[in-house]
Amino acid sequence: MRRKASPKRARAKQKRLSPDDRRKEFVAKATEFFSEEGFGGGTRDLARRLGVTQPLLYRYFPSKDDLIKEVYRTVYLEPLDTGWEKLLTDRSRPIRDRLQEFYNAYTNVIFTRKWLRIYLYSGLKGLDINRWYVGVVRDKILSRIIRECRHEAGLPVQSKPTASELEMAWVFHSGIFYYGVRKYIYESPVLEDKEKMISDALDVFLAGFERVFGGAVGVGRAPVKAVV
Amino acid sequence: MRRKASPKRARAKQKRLSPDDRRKEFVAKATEFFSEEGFGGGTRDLARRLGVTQPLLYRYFPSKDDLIKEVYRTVYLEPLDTGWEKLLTDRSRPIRDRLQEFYNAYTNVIFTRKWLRIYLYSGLKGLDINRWYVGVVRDKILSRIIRECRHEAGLPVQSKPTASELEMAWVFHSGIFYYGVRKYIYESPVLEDKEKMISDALDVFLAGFERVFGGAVGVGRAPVKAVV
DNA sequence: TTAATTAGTGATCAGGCGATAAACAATTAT
DNA sequence: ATAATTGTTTATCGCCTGATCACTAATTAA
Repeated sequence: MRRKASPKRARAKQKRLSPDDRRKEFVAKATEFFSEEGFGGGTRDLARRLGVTQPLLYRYFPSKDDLIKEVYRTVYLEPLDTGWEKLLTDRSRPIRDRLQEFYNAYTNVIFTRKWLRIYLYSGLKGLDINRWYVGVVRDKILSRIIRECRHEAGLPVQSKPTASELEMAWVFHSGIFYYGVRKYIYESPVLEDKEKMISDALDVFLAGFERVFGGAVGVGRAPVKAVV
Repeated sequence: MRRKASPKRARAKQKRLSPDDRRKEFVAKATEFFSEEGFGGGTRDLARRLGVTQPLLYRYFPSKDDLIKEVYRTVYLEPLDTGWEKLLTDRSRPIRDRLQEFYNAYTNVIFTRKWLRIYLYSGLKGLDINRWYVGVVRDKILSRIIRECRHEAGLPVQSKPTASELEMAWVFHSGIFYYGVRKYIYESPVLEDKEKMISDALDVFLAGFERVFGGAVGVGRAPVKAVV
């Protein structure tokens, strides 16, 4: 103890973490690092940010690529399994409320510089996990939204949405998604009030779904409140 | 000639291009290369694809970074200056027709794997040219679309669109843009008929603009034709 | 206290990178 | 034909990269 009091080295800042926790700490900081530098970032720079030497990384991960894979896995799994499917399909509540609440929560999770950058990098790489995630969005989110819209409109709730319906849902979803890209990646000025943006996008989408597909979704609900 | 007939080397495939054309050829192929490999791609691989040796690149460009800058410049300037401003503001035609034609043309230019990838890479790098382009889209496209919508709706065409209006236009525009990302970058299945997608997106946007901002845009125009 | 195990470091390797210099080959000017 | 100029290649440099190995320091087990 008294030996450590000497200013020889500023070590022993914190007690050793359990191997598993240390590993997770590495992955977390590596995620931040790669999200900024891209996956071409060097292991030495990464190690410096972790406050350790570079070879130590190879005690925890067999290779840089394995580390990267773990980064992907944690990032992609982070925003999932949060009971959104139940939220979306809870027909005791108005569909517009459900959608507003869902997109508020969903964008709270994915609208970070870290998440969006990792997502776009993996998309550019054409990684399987990216395709998997796109499939999840389509099947777990957009398809259910369409089904709820059809139910709301009194249309037959068939098993699969049509290609046109799905495309319209994608355009809607992407419009919201890209708000995050503009704000956190392009760092371009956006409408400050995110929930207002979602609200307007919902009004447009529900009105459009009603008009194009002939239903009556959101009638008497979509607020025509004056803006500004 | 007869000398070249010997199988010594398969050179002399083509007469020498003018220095300027050769340079342009290099930039064009470098664009393809970097769009696939990312800007971390090596100069040796690039040279191999060009059919020359690596040092030759440095006779045409002072550094790899200068070459990359030229790639950006050509890619970003490629889709511009095509008389779209006139098209958008030609009030002798219905606004919906103008918007459909504009987005047909615009997406014909930017919906290539090459363009979209370079665009996203530069966005992730936070390059000035990317911010500049975002500004161009906002000022030359979205602001004018809003002005035309306001005029169509009988609303006062004030100088600047409100933040809410602009955001709504961005959400609309981004929804269309991301169709290209899903198709050409994620290589995810999309609605085959691009113009149908644009048509539906327009119906939704115009109906939404009408509803949220209280005008009468597109009334009697938006086709309520049954979809599939 | 001592032995065994785990965490972390310093030195180093082979390979790839961007970039340069000198030599060679082809074209153009005289 | 000869000289000057431009286009292209071969060889190489210094640097950085991911990865490995042998070693030291810290923790845990006996």
